[in-house]
This record gives sequence, structure tokens and C-alpha cells, in this order.
Amino acid sequence: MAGAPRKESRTGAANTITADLVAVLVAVTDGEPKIMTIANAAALPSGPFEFTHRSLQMGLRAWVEAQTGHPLGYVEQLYTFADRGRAGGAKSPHSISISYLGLTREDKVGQGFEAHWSGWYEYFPWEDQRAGLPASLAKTLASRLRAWAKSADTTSLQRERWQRAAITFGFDDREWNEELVLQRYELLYEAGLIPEALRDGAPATTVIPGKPMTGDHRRILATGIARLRAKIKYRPVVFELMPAEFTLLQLQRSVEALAGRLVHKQNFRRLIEQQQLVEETGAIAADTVGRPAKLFRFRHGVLAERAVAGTKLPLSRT
Amino acid sequence: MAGAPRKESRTGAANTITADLVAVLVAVTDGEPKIMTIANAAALPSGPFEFTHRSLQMGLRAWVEAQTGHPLGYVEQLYTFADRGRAGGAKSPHSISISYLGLTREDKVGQGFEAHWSGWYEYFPWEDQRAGLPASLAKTLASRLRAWAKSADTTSLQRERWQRAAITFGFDDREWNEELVLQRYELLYEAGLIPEALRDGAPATTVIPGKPMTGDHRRILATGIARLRAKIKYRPVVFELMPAEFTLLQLQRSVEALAGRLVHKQNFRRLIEQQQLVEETGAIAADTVGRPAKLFRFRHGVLAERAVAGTKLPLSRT
DNA sequence: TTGGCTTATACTTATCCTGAGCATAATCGA
DNA sequence: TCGATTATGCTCAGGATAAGTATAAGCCAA
Repeated sequence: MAGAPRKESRTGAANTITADLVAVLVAVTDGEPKIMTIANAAALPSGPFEFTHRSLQMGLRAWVEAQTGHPLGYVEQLYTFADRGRAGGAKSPHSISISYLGLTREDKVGQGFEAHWSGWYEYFPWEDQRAGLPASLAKTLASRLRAWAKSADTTSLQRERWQRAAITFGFDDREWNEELVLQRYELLYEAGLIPEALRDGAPATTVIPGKPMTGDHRRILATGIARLRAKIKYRPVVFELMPAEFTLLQLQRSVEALAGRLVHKQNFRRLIEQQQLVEETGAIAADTVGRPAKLFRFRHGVLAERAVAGTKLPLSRT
Repeated sequence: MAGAPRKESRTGAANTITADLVAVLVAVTDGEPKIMTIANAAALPSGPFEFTHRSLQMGLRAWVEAQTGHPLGYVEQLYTFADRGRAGGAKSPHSISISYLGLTREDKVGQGFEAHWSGWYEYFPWEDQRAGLPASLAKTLASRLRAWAKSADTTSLQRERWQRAAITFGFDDREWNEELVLQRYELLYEAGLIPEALRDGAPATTVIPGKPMTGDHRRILATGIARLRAKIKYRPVVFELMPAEFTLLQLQRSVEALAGRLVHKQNFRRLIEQQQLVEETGAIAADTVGRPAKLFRFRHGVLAERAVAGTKLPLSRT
């Protein structure tokens, strides 16, 4: 059994599958994060990987270009998973989905396509903590999750469940961690509080606000949001979402929109400037309320100059 | 063209492919990182995904268990890529590889299998900077890469190439960044300095030290090392590689082995202790040189208590 | 038995980063 | 001219981090 790597299946040609490419395509417009959707805003763009594609990413690019009429810029792979064909019960997977995160600007999308942009917080209302949570939603979430925890068989399991909920949602005076998007989604799924869970067989109840999507698409979207929220902290990827020129406040609003929380204005400015990520264009923003702001542009040089990466080890410099 | 998500290929059943599961299985023994290899240490364990597998990860687990005789512990997905069938020229891919990172202990591997452990620095000698680079290798790398940079057509391209080399390898007094494992490998590939490049058609030259692997396996290994080096900094994954009880120095040596560089002893201890990652067992290490050290064990509670994640945004707490 | 070697462990120090807040500048409109 | 609003400069305190000093506790050989 142990042996050289094999490219052929041991049971012959029967174990062949199809591969779907799924895109989480993000843009930020007017301080709101948007994703490209199809099928009446219930699905992410996705298409099959075909032999004419030279590579997985090329396949995705080709597909998105056909959809939007514009070439795709920044793309990175998210995750690959096997479709369980959940609706069909315990079938083993005959198809896998390879998901990607793409960043673009809304204005780059051609017209005349069925696809359109949807605000991503329509699918994840609890992820927008910029104005705090709507009191109603906050209360609902906490009480429903507490009920779910209580419904466990043993006390230790009950405690475990509530601890998990408290960590991911920041209950009991814990800090909100904006990166736990996927963990929160999966918790709600397990707790049977979202439509996808009911669809897959959880007992019927009132669900929590938030639009569902077909298949695993909302899970993929959660993965994409989590990745992006993590990435904007150590790589200058926000600029893929910005117009060529922008004010620091616009930049800040975009970051806040993605992170789902507010940042300290003066410190944000300091952070951006000391990293020399931007340079002044010399121009001044027009049509603004209050004191006019300088316009900046991304200093593309940084991409070549640096290889940003955080370190948390007490390294020796010698 | 734009439309609902389709699971079927538009050209019929012809676009089916096979999926291989590839494992980067890591252990650390005596302060040396090892990976499980097969095929005379020239390939990573890999096996086809089959319909009997309930999920991708289950497929991988089943496969590794069959190989090593032990259940696999920590597993995370690395990356999915399409095999170009490089040897065959410009063929489009009919097979994809889904790679995983697995962490275990060497002593958990059963005997009587063809697979065995190899030190990962045999494949990446330049990644071990614990004792600094062997002077010979350092000199070779720098001069070969400089030559490659010089061989570019335009001066600006030459500058670009050398800048890239300097950033990834820490030339010109730049800091060494241990996370850039993949970037370094790909640079060497592009520069035609490793056997895989020659195999794929680069002009013949003397290659740089470091064992090659079949197919893309050394690239996958680089991906796994990079991921692990990044992850040990913000998640307590090292403990998956440690025995049940260990001294702080042993823990430090393992981290150093993975990171390929030394850490400051006192600060490392402080970091570990203040995060409360470990607890004393009460016992004292035997058979040691110098003052005997306390034995510690991983506090598994932290996994439930916390959701560790670094933040780099100037967030407002209000 | 003692001095030397090795590792463990406790503290100190200087520096930098980060969150937070104060103060002032510049623009518009009532 | 006042008030509202945003831009921008600056300070400050606390915490984290890199590095070094000092002491403790074993072993071993002279």
C-alpha cells in the first residue's frame, strides 16, 4: 500500500470528478463592502473548470471576465472542499469546489450582465459592528445561542457550547474579534439558527436575520471575508479596492467597512503614513464638507521594496 | 453566458479530472524538523481521492493512517493546484493536487512501511539559518543570483531581479525573513538554479545544493514550511509536535528548528509564560547537563478559552 | 572539595509601538 | 461671525519587545 506517488486511481477511471471554480469577488463602494452575486443574489459566481483553461486561476479569470467584461486584478485562492451533495443525504462527493478571493472596484464592472453587486452585510448582519449591533439582533443572538447551549445533554457540554459562543461573538465582556467570521457562521449553522441548517435537516425554528445562499456559498463567503479581514492588517491589499486617488478618510472608511468596526482616526493616519504606503498627489479633494483633505495615491513601489510580514518570536538579531 | 451556477460542465462529461491528496507531514525530533517521504525520499506521500472517502480530509487521513499505522492529529489544508504535466509540454491539466499540512510526532509512526522521515533542510539547506549560513552556500547563492539578475535584458529588469533576490534572501543588509520560503524557492526555480528547473526545460548549469523532488512536491513542501513558520507565531501549534512533557529549552529548540533561526532564551520563556500556554508538571527533567529544568505540559485549556488572533489596526475600543 | 562548565531562572533597561485624547486649522453655510 | 464638520499635528501613558546582567543549581574533573 505504501509506495510511489500515483497519479492514477487504483480502482481505474471511475474516481474522476468535476471541479467548480467559485469566486468571492469584492468591491467597496461608498463605504459599503459588496460582493458579486448571481441567481437573484443567492449564489456566488461559479463555473466549471475546463480543459481549455491553462490553470485554475486562468480558468477563474476567464470566467469572471466573461461575466463582468473586465479583467480581474488581485486574486488569491481561498479553500477547496468537496461538495457533500447535502440535499441528497450521505452521498460521497463527486465534485469539488475551489474558491478564490478577488478584489476589484465596482466601477470596473460592465453593464448588461445578470450578475450584480450585493452588500455583504445582507448575508452577515451580525458582522457589521461599526455602529454597534442593532440592539434587537444582539439580544436575539445571545438568547438563541444561550438556549442552544442549554439544550445540550450534559452540564459540561452546555458550558462548552456557551464558552464557544461567548468567544466567537464576544459575549460576557469578551472582546469582539472581527476575524472569526467563519467560526461564527459555523456556530450558527450547528445551532440550527440559519436557513441553510434547516435546509440540511436541522429541526425547524425561526431563523436569525441574514440572507441565505445556495449550497455552501455563504460559508465560502464567510471564508473570504475572514481572509480579507485578516489580510488587510499585514498586506496593502485595501488599495486594490480604492480608486486611483483618495483621501485618508475614504481609505479609513473602506478599512472600517471591511473590518466591520471603527478605527481611531489619528492613529490610522499615523499608521498609514509611517509605513509610507501612500504619497500625496498634490491635489485637494473637492465637494467635501469641512476642511478639504489632501488626495493620496498608493505608492506601488512598496510592493517591490518590501516583503511585509509580522513576527511574534523573540528573535535574536545576532 | 452569465447565469445560474452550474455543476455540470458545458461541454458534457468530458471535463472530469482526478484529484490527488498530498501530505506535508511534519515532526520534530532532537531539534530537527522532519517530513514524511516516500519513493526514496524523493516524493511526498500522496494518494488519489476516491469515492469511498467521505470528505477530502477524511481521504487524506485514511491514506496517512494506512501509511504510518497511526491516526493523524492536526491537519490543515494548504493549497490546490493543477498539474501542468510539465514533462509533457503545454498540456492542459487533467489532474489537480490538494495539499495538506499535518503535524505529528515521529515516535507515533509504525514500522514496516516504505515511508520514512527525512530532515526538511536536506531539501532547503538555505532555510536553516540557525548557525548562520555555511559560508560557501551563502557565497554561491549571492553570486549565482547576481549573475541571473545581470543576465536580464534591460537595466531596469536587472535592478528588479536583484531587488527581488535581495528581499527574499536578505542580501544588502536586509533582514532575513524566515516566512518567505516559497518565494525563495520560486526565485531559484525562475533563475534556473535547481534541478526541477532544468528538468522542466531551463538551460543546463550547475545547480545549487538541496535535494529535488518529483513533480511539484518540493514546491508543496515549501508552501507547508512557510505556513508552519507563520502559524507558530500566532497559534499554539508547536505543541502538536512536542511530547507530552518537555522543558522550556526543548520547546525553544523545536521552535528554532522550525523557524530556522535562533530566539532569545529569556524572552522566549517570558513569552510562553505570560501567555499561560504551559503549566508545570511538578517533575524535573532527568539526564541533563547543567541545572535541571522543570518539566511543563501544554495547557489544553487555552484552545477553548481563547481565540488567539493578532490585530494590527488601530481599533477603537469604545 | 573546589573551581569550571553548563543550563535554568529572575530582573533590569532602553526603545518602540499603540491606544487615546487634546488642540488647532480650514472650509461651508446660516 | 458663529457653529458644524472634517483635517491634521502633537502629547502622553502603558505595554510589548529586544537585549543584557546577575544569580542559582546541577555535573565533572582536578
